[in-house]
Amino acid sequence: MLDSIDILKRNTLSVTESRKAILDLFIDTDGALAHADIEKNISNDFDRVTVYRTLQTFFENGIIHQIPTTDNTVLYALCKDKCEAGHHHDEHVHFICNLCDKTICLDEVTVPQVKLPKGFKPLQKAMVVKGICAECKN
Amino acid sequence: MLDSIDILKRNTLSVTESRKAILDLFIDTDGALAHADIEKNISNDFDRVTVYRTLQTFFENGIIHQIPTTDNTVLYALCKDKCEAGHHHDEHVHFICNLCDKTICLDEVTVPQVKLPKGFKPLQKAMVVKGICAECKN
DNA sequence: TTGATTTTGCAACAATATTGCAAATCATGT
DNA sequence: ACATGATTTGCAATATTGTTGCAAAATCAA
Repeated sequence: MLDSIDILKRNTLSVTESRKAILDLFIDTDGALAHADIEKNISNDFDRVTVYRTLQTFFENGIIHQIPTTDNTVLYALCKDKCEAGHHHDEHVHFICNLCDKTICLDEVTVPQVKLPKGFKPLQKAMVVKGICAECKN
Repeated sequence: MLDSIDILKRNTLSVTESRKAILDLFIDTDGALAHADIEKNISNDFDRVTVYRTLQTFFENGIIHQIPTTDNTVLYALCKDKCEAGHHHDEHVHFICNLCDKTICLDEVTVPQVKLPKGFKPLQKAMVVKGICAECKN
């Protein structure tokens, strides 16, 4: 079982109410979260600034990773245990459902290689697939 | 040669100063543009609102497409002639250079197929590669 | 428990995005 | 080329989103 306190300690981060609450929300959520989702879904009310700073701290420590979107929001999702601080292993495909609007990490599906034109040197890659998720397809 | 007036007429859009100017900027730019880039690079000063509305109109008419990013900006780039209104054919790879920070449409590189878990139905897909672009690699 | 360090919340601010409406511009038919 | 109707623009106001400095509070380590 994933435990928010464990995760924080493992990353030598202070264990605070806000960090526990936000991390628990990530653990309980199967999809990805935007800043707005967090503010809405947390019972205890934390300052906007705290949420921003907590997300940034989690990101810098490799606890969560970012997901590219075409609207102007940043989505975050929990990293699997392979992530290290500053060195994300999030090269899995992200799926956005057109119906329920959830963003799901397909951890088993890695982003494939592509052949780039001459001179382009790839360092990181991301892939987002939109469609109907397994839940909604019924 | 791409002509802004042609493009507008082909999409049954009124030919106005702002639309011509913004479309010309897209045509003259090899990379993708954010809203802020447009406001900075247009000599004639249009209202922010006009730029927003123009971008939305272009997007809805399939003249430009959006590029997913992990910062909270929306990038737009010209669609190639295959795009139709409401039905974008922008399934090519986008490259973001870590050095010059330009976003480039690799129109020749199509986003590869991936095998999704059971039940997931893909409809659109996008891929972003970060690294060093051909220009900067010298 | 105490003291040093980190984190939080507040306030102020900056940047970005949206809406309604009147004035200006554009397209169409004559 | 001109008048008319429809569309687009700019302004103002407002909403939303993100950032910074600093004092108070919470956390950690001894």
